[in-house]
Formats: sequence, structure tokens, C-alpha cells
Amino acid sequence: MLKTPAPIIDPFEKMLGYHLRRASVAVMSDITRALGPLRLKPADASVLFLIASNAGLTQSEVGRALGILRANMAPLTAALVRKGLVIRKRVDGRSQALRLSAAGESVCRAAWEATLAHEETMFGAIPKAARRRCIEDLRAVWQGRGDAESESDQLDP
Amino acid sequence: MLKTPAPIIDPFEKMLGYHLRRASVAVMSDITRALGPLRLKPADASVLFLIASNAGLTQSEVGRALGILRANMAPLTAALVRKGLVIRKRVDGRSQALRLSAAGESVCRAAWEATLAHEETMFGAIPKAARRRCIEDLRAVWQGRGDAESESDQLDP
DNA sequence: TATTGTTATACTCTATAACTATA
DNA sequence: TATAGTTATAGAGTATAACAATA
Repeated sequence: MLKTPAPIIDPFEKMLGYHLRRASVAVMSDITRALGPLRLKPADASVLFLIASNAGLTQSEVGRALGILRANMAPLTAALVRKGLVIRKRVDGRSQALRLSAAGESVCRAAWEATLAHEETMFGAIPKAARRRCIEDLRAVWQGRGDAESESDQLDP
Repeated sequence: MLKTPAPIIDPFEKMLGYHLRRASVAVMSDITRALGPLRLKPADASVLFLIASNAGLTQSEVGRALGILRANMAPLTAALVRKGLVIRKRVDGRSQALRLSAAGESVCRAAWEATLAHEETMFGAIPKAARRRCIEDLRAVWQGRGDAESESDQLDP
């Protein structure tokens, strides 16, 4: 008889929170890798995607929609401007409207392709209908205010 | 006519990865709050849960099962031992078998209750069957090796 | 030669506080 | 008085490298 290592009992078998966390870590790791060649981090790409769909949003509005604090939006946005991907325009004396430059549009399209490919890599095995249901359930989870830090202004209000 | 702020278009509507991330952040925030009174962080609780179900696992085995690096398991375990929740026993000259102390059992039970309550708070609106399917899909996502760092030894092999 | 446990350390993310200038 | 943007900084969490002791 071969001494096989005792199988580990999994106490997390029925915990959605645990699997959510592990999956999120794996997904973040893969999307980071996928965006690497474009010199974008996931947060950068999310900002590009959002202002591509909503030209003219201010920095604060973008931050609120994405759950990124103003204090962290400042250097993030500054870096995108410095790279020539995003254009800032004072609209109000204190607010900055954001839009993509031509280069930004191009990089944004590439990032979008990479993201779609990444989604297929990670979730391709999940039937589309199940994926859609999962998305709606998860949206309810994070929009349902388990959050404290949200100042009440998010996507899809 | 009242000037209503233009509704924001959501480019992440069909992205499972994005919703996974947002939900995970909300869930981590809430479980951190729920475990706070027990002076446990989520990683601490996950270690307690695992060795409660598998007394005698070594530090490295626990780390591999939970996706925590050996280098980070060392101070984490040391803190649990210092608090009197976990007992270390040299089993091999280099390996340490871990088990819960009586106090550890008690705190672990309380943490388990808190976690179940947290799961109901966060996911109570999702029907059990859908929750179960979601868990299985997510398990496949993170066990499916989108991961690089995993040294191939995880729960439920 | 590979593994365990450990220390030290670096890096990224996220959070808080404080400030200014506008509204 | 509240908001936008900014800076500085602190704190988690996670990562790598190196080492001693053991298998």
C-alpha cells in the first residue's frame, strides 16, 4: 500500500465569499498580465473604458463610478495625461472634464480587445446565460451597499 | 425642466471580471468588519477554519491550500500562536503541525457564526441553487490555473 | 537536491488628513 | 458650506531573495 497524503477537507465548500475572493485574485492576476504589453494597469484601463463611453466626465465622477478615491484619481489621471492618452479640460474652474486623445482611443481599443480575450480565457467554460445571471447577482452584491466608502454615485443608477 | 445629470453609460455591463472584482471588494470589506470584534482578519479566520477541519496540517500545507506564501504564513501563524489560538508542534524537525487550542476552538466557532451571518447579509438575496452554481463556476475559475504563483497543491484535489 | 520555516525588504493598493481654489 | 483637485503619507497585502536546518 502506498501512503497517500490524507485528503484535505475543504471548509469553504459552500462559502460564496471565499470563492469570490479566490476567483477575483486569479482574474486580477490574469488581466494585469493581459494589459501589461499596453503599459496599462487594470485601474488605468477601467478609466479609459469609462471615459470612452462617457466623454466629458470629470475626474471625481469617474472616481465615484469606479470606486476610486479622489486622492488616488489624481496621480492616476496625471499619468494617463502624461502618456498622452487622456486630455483634461477645465470646465468649471475646479472641475476637469476628461476625454480620450486619438492615441487614447487607439490604446483603449486594444485594451478592450485584450480584455475581451481575457474574459474568454477565464470564463469561456461558463455558459453565456449562467455568466449573465452571475453578473446580475454580483452587481446586486456590490451595489447593495455592503460598502461604507461609497458616497452614493455609481454606474447604472 | 430640471437639468438632470446625463446618465452614465456602463461599459462593464457584460464584464464578469469587473463585477467579480467589485463584489469581492465589498465582500472583503464586510467580512473584515464582521470579524473585527474577534480581533481576526480574514486571512486569520481562513487559517483557523482550515486547521479546525484538518488538525495537524503543517504551515506550508495550510499556505498552499489557501494561496498564502510561506513567507507570509510565518508571521501570521506566529501571531495566532501568540494569541493562544493555535498550537504548533514540531513533527519532523523542520515541519510544524498546527492545531487549535481550546481558546482557538471557541474563537473559531464564533468566527464561523460571524461568517455565516455575513454570507447571509451579502448573498441572502441570491437563491440557494444559483449560489451553488455560482460557487462551482468560480471554483473552476480560480482552480483552472489562470494562476502562475500556485505551486500546485490546493483544496479539493 | 528539495523543502520548511524564517527574516528582511520592496512594491502596490488603498485610506486618511490637510490644503487651495472654486461654487 | 460643500465640492474638485492635489499632495503627502500611512497602512495593508502581497511579492522576492536569502539563509539555516532538515529531509
